[in-house]
Amino acid sequence: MDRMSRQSSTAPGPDGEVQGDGQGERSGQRRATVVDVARRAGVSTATVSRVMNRNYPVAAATRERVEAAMRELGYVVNAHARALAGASGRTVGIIVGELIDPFYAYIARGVEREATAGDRLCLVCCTQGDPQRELAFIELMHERRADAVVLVGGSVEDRAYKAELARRASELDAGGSKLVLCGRPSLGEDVPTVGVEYDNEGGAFAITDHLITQGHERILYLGGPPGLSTARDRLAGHRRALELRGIRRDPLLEQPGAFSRAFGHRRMAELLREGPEFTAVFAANDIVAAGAAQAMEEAGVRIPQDMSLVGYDDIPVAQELRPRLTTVRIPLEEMGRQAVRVALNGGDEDDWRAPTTGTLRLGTHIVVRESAGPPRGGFPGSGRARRG
Amino acid sequence: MDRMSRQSSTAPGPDGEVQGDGQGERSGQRRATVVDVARRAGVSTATVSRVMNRNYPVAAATRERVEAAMRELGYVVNAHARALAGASGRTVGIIVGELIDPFYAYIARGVEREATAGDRLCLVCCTQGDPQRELAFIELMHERRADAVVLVGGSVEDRAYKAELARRASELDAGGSKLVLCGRPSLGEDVPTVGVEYDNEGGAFAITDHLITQGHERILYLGGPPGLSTARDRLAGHRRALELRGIRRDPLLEQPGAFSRAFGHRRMAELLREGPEFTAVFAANDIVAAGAAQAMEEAGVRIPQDMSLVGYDDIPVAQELRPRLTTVRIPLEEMGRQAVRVALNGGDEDDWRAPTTGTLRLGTHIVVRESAGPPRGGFPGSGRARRG
DNA sequence: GTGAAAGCGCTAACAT
DNA sequence: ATGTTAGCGCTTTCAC
Repeated sequence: MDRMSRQSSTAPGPDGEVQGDGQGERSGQRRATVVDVARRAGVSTATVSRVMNRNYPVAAATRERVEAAMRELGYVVNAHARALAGASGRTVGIIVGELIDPFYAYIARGVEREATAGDRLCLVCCTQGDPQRELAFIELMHERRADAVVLVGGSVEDRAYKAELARRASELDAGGSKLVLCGRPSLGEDVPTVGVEYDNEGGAFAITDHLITQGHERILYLGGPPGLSTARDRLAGHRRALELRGIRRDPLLEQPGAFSRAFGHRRMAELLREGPEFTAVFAANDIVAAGAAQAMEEAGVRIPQDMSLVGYDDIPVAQELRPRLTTVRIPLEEMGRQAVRVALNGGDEDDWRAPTTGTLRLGTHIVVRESAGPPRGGFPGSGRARRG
Repeated sequence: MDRMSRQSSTAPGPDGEVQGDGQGERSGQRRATVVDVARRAGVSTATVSRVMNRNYPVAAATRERVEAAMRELGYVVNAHARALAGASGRTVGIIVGELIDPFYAYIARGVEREATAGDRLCLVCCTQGDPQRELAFIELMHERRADAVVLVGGSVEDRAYKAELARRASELDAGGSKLVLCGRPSLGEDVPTVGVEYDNEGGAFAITDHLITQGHERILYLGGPPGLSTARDRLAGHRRALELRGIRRDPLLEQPGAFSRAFGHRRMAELLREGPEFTAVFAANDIVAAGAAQAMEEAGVRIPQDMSLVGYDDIPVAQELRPRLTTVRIPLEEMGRQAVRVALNGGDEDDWRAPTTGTLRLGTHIVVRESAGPPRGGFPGSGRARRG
């Protein structure tokens, strides 16, 4: 059998059987590789590599030939081979709860933009609120050697879970990647992560204080899963404001729950019908506020005349509601940007005081619109006032 | 020099210099590899591989040892090496205009879910409306050998651009990947892409017809970049409905523009002040409708008493507006799901009638809410009625 | 059931 | 300025 006339390695296709393409010169299906390009341009593979990476001098004429060859062959470099050979995979991972939730979407946008700016691609996945999935995704991104893995949003306050997370963080760190905690608390000083937070507690404090300043004393706190760090901190800020002003906390006025519109709507409706008295509502986020607003609308409770309503996050819906929602603004997109910036500088550049465990804290501030005002004398009380 | 006593290949680190870790047994920093695991478990690398992939019989005892070794070493497989060695990269790419736009976000969610269901990770990037960026991203995903690249949303109607796109599609196809056109027209029968569309023209036709049925004759078409396929089709449907009912088209009533809230707001305000007469507005999408609604609110024009308003897409804001927006519903998430399903089955499974160039067309339907009703006698006309 | 060895496509020394 | 070559870490025949 003559093997000289064949190309160096006409390996059979993945099927294990050679295709009907007898022994033609043009390899029917195989992708072009550096070797092919090199041969065609009459140079070595090293030169081809140098042309692609423009990190080394190459004669203009040679470069032309190589580029022509690449074009003619429809050559597309294999990122896997490249990554394997040493270069970074140029990837950052981002793990969010839910892509269609503006809170996550804005942060994701920041991450994506900063990644793109740094010439990297973005791996995105959604946990749908499942911590197990979160862990699994971190592993997957580690396998792909992502330069950084950004974990977004509140986390469950589970002991074992946090330990596992810490383990993963260390593994990542050992491999030169960073786990970024974006909008969630640190795992401890000894765990090699980097953090980008915003002042959850402070924002909540500020907005409750705003309500109090208007004259409200009976403020309903609505929504936010008690197990979630984000919700916990918001509630804490709320309580602190109450305390500071010497207003007694009423357990009946603390109604945690899901971060969902449905919850806001349902619970608000119930409370309006048979709950305690209150003159203002602090929804744990804008989504919950939207649900609550609808319940009030349906019950004929006017905002802000009969009831004040405020939210948290300042996502677009806050401006779409009528009246527009007074809420707490978080620099969402900026957080995403900083997340990758902080992760990449802490390991990519020279070790200028490499802050293995730094935490960047961004500020929040309240945005006053029209959904909150002073309480009026007449509280609608129970019953579906003005309804039906 | 003795080379026998050393480990098979103690290559210097990426720095080019060996670390201070003289010749100890435990490699200080290097990541564990199959070789390490194999040595530790006293087996060959082949066995380690078989244990990981569970695609081949391995003695229970051996498997235990290997798994223990992996655990002890904190071994994490290298996806790049794996992909290079033949396996698929287990990745699908998705290219959208803007992550925070619900239209894209919902589709992205579908893609992500389906990808995850198929044990794949999702590369996401945003073009921010720039076709060049789109092309660049396709290339990047090709480099990473994504199993499928989903291109989402309307495309510009540029000749050269489409040709370039076709070229990329062919390259991808040659490599066994598929380019999926999600919500945009085919590139031609000869271009190897797969498509998932929805009936843009039909939805527009239906909703304009709905307006006409209510008694409207002077309907303003607002927004939608004329260069975008999506917008073009919607306008076409609108015109067809008019025609069918024998209503003469008035160029002044066709006001294309950006797909943005700002455009909807600004142009609507202008038109209300000094435009032609009309009794209903068909906004090219819900975002534009939201802007238009605000302009009407500011001008004291009541919906639907003074003016009817309808949109397109049925994204969440449609239900947040007051009155709620009558609009056209698109199966956004489903489109995303089908996009990856269709792409992966067309090349991954057995060639059961492999539809290299199929196009799946999903239906749309109008959702009637409260923003459209019969026209009233009194048209507000020019001037900022009831304002100031 | 397990091992040996040949690549996958690319980069980065080290020569020339 | 350009060529040679040795891997990067894994999968996968082909032997045993």
